[in-house]
Amino acid sequence: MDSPKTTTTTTTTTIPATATTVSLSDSPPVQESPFSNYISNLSPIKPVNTAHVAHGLLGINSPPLVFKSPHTASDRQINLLRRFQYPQISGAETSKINDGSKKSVDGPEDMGRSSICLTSSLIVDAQTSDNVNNSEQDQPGSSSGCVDEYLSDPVDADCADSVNLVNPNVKKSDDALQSSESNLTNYKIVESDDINDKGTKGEVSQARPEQDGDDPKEQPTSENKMEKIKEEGSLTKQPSHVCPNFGSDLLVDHASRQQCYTSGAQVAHPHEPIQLVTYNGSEASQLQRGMSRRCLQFEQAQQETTKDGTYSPNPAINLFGSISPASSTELEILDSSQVELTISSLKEQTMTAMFSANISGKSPVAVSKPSGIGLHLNSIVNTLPMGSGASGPIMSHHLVENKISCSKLSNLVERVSLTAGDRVLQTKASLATSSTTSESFHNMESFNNLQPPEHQVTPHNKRRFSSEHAGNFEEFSPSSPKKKRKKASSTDGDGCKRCNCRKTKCLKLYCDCFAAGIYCAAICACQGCFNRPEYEDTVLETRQQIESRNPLAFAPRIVQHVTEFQAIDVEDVDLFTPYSGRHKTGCNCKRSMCVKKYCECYQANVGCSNACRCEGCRNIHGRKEEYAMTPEIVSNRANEESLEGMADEKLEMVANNKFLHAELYDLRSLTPPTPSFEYFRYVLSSESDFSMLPSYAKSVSSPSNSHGNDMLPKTSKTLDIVSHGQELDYNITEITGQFSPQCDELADFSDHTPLPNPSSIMMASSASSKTQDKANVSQPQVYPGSARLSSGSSLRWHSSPITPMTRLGETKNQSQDSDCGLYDILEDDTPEMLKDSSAPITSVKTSSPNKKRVSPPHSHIREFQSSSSAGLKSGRGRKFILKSVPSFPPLTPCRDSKDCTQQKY
DNA sequence: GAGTTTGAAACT
DNA sequence: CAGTTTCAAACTC
Repeated sequence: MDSPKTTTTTTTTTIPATATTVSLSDSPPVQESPFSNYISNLSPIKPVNTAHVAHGLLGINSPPLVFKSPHTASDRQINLLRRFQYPQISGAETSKINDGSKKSVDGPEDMGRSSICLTSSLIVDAQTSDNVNNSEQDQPGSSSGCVDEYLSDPVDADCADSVNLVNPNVKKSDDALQSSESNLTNYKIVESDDINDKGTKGEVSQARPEQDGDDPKEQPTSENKMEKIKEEGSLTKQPSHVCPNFGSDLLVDHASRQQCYTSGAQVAHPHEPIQLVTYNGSEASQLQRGMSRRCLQFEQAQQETTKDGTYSPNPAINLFGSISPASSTELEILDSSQVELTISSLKEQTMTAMFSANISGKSPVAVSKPSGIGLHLNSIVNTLPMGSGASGPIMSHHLVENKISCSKLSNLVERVSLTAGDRVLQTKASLATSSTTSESFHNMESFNNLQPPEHQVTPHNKRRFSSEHAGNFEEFSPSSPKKKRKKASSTDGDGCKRCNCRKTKCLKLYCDCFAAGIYCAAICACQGCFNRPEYEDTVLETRQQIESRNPLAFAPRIVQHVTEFQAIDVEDVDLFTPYSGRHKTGCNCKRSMCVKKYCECYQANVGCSNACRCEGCRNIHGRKEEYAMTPEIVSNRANEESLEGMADEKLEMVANNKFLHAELYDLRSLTPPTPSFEYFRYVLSSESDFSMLPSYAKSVSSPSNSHGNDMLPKTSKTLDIVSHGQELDYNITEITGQFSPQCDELADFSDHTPLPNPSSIMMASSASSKTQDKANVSQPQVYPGSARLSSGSSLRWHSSPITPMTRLGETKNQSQDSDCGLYDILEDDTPEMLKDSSAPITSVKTSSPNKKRVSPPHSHIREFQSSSSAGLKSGRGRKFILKSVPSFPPLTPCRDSKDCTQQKY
């Protein structure tokens, strides 16, 4: 990381060429893959983010990804930066950038040449006005630091608003561009804000040292970076804008990166907009900060996407990629935004206006949330089932601590809390918003509206899982989070995870932050913390070790049940109700009666399941005994509802494998950063997935099937997808038309990674990046026999990108239609699957057991399908839901996906 | 705020 | 794989 930082800092100019080349090299393969081609054909969207997809996939596994991502991210970031510069700036401009990254002022002038330049110039002016900050801004130049910052960024982001601001800027960049142009004063204000943020960052950075105590390096490094940046920083005013926050070391790094990105964006437009955004939404920035940790994973994905960024025409996209590291939220946003950016950059001004307003308002927050989702896959997972993703909330919490108002935070949290589905929605929303049109924004709003209930529904009190949300809302000021064990311990009121590790150096699963795949933040009161971007290598190594011992160590612990899906049908908050989720491994409570937070199940707001070995279980969310009953109940419901055979099958499956149900969410939760990607993929692939689901249903129908277990993983994916789809549907419905492009982008993402390596996706979902890799390799092995699973996953991926968008657009209104479409797709796709498992069941009428769930999923599915192919109907969608129930399969899923893809193709 | 309890994670 | 120890959070006072 260090080396990368130096390189980046020293040579923003030099890097570009290599970076561009790298990114190109990365992206091409993905795009070339049959999947990508297929997707590209399906959707106009360019396969910009193949890399993202991969990351996202990896990220799905999540936490691990975050850590892992950083490295890649750094490289990617560099690339992104380069791209950013290049793409944004014409060749001449790029030369200037290279030459005068130092000439930040000149650079801006050049930028001014382009229409965007106006905004950039404005920004520059603001920067100049903020000369004091310029030194800091120059640091941005420290974009070099960005590489290191990928990992650090998250942390920094948490601490520093600047980073978040930058990210938000990126997200909103499109909108911001115009707005920025219109609002020079705003820029100045923003800068002032940034300065403030810097100060805060500085504080944060200080706080870190305190926490780290043992980690003097961090500060020094950051400081060194800062100094370097400053030295070099004179070169780049553009960055300076972005970098004003650099004052704080870590934060600075992130900020610098972000700023750099932004600066690059300025060249293009994105920067300005971004800045504007950040400025407009200090809150958003804060939120982003919170997200930053998670962002690591997302960053990677984003970076990848940026690299892939075939569509990256917009510098903003590149920026995102570069920025992504800074903050998970940003990353999330970026993911969505990237796609959006590409489009939006084109649309930019009109969009910017929309965004500025929207962002300032609700959308920004919502956007930020999505990003948050990605990083803390684990937490998210937990939360997801619950109805709220811990990760998301956590991130939001951090943000809250930083500055965000409670209301805003609540909004963020809500979005986050939405869980995987929410994530999807958020991502969708973000995408939609980023997509450029006001419509997207509206969608976001709709999300927000929708989400709040969900949030309410999902109380998140789990340490890791999420619980923090509620508390987060309450406590925005994390003022002394570190010191306070209890508060800081699991999660701050903000929802961000905090730890007080003393002996483990935050490199063991004892550390909630580490377990969640996020870096410790300033908020943490840990001692001798190595779970920081500075120690990315160490973190990654440790993670790998842990994963080697337990591949699912970083996978979400809580998996949703079918019930969740049912709830989804209703679209009620119930979807997120904890009851639907289950702890993968269960608890071993002996004295807590599962009524205290000692119990992971209780903490996650999920009922105990057969997996639990608890004694005297009194879990209010569901007792072990009850859990066993649930299948029957479900089956009864299914009979009553007479949904399709799917429900019954699901029920059977459930009865057979209770775990499976819970595990479904794992994929979602896998990792916050990646999740968004995964979600996208899922969404996009939803159609295929649905098709897969039927197959699952079939297989499930014969739950006893030897593949039952295998199926589970796939099903879980499907379930996740469904949930995602639902969320997306909400957000996207309106946007669909616009989304289509977004969808394409999403598809691109998925294509990038998934298509070429569907397994990668699975891997990501599985949990750890390593696991992912393993899964990729092993997937065939794992599910060699079960073509269904693989096919299912592949299908998902294939269709997902495109369909999701459509779903979003159609979702609510057309939910039925979309469902139909899904069914169609499923049917189309399923044939093989059905053949494999049990064609008869194909008509999984989702609902049987849990009509509500079933229906919602259908709706989602419908949306997805509708988008791509008119939804066919709930029947299959329902099936999907049922199928999805199963478990994690994160590792396997990828394999499945590949297989599926192959089969399809 | 200090100390105790608790159960997961880590270790043997 | 089981038992023990370690750890940090949750909880109590």
